[in-house]
Amino acid sequence: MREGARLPGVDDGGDEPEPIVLHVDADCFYASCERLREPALRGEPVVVGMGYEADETVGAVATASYEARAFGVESAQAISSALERLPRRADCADRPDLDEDATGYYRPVDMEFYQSVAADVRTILHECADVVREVSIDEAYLDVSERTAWPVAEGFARHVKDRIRREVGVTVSVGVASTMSVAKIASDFEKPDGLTVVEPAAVREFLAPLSVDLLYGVGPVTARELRRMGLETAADVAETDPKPLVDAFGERGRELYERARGVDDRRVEPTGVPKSFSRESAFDASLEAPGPKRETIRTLAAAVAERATREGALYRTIGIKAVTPPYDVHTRENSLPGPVDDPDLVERTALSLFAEFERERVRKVGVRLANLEFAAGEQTSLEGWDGEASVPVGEDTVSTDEQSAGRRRGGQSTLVDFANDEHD
DNA sequence: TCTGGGGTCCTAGGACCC
DNA sequence: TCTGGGGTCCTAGGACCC
Repeated sequence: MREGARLPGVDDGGDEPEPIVLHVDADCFYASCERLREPALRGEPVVVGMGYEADETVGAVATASYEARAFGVESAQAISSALERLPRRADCADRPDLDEDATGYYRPVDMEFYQSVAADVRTILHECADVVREVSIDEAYLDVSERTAWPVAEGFARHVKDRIRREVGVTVSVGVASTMSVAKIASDFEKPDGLTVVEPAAVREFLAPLSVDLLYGVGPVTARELRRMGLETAADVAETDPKPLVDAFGERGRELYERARGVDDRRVEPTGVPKSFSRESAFDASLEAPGPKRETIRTLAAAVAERATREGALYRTIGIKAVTPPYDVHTRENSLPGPVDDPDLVERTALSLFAEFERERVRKVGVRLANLEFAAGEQTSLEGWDGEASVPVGEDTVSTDEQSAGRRRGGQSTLVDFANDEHD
């Protein structure tokens, strides 16, 4: 029996060859970008912090180079903890006690620059594949079934890697498999600068020994629950009775079971239009006074509304988020009768939704726009290059939920005729 | 691990409709 | 008045991903 074979009975012309999917994942991308414009950082520990500014200790680690990870610096760590493990090179001058070899370089996130590097990488990816799905700034799936064949897929992947290294100057890790989920795991297998090919017949064997939390969609909560059920590895999940999984996790349980067996029928599809925009901001300390919080809400509301306008999006839902200690996330939202582009309304709605948290201690707030609808032809400005990942546009509006009413920029759209909800 | 800033998808209950 | 079965939308929260 062939592993990963398609279900029988799909009689559309006999044996469909297994797709060839690449998952391309840049290695510590932000740090690599910093090295690109500052070659002195090569080979040195580099930490890129968000919410971080030179000489400060606030913020969190966005990316740490492998040299920095060797000192125990990790993603999402507070910069203050990172500094304990790996002091700043820049501080060596006033601190003779520091061993220079045990220090590193800290840089603030510079998204604009990273976006420009990412655009160069994307250009190459689109030249190498028929379908590209960009998942994030540093990650993409490629369907290269029509460009190569299994026996030579490794060479093809190496070519993609080499082009990116030569033409952009960053390294990526690549996983090659017949499904997205296995390609994803494979790209992580030999990071950094890795290349792992899992041929269709080898999928089960490849997955078997992996710890369950390496499966996509398994986070701390699910992993703990799986362990409680006595399931430690992908093989354990693959060989168990799926019923208890479905009972415990619902549809996700079914999916988990299939992923663990290497079954994944999703095809690589181009990135679609965004479904929501949000902006959020944390306070240095939990804030009690309403004034500054309201001011922050106003700032975030303006920023997120500006983004929607810039990207040609109308929105029908306006929401806020308030995080109260210890870390309780509360959301409130309001849907409007029709899509709008109305920054003042965003501010008013956000403030009124936030009123209930105004006098509480709050450590973080956010404003969100959802139920987006894009006017056709205004897609081009989407973060520089997304026009490439074209989305089929049937009507003159592309919306996230297929409705086709009230498209109109610059004001409240009035009538919403919702006569129909076609589904796919 | 005490927690930054984006996102996605799923679930579950209630309102409302036929 | 009691009550079936089906559906959609809205809202809040949760898990997860990068």
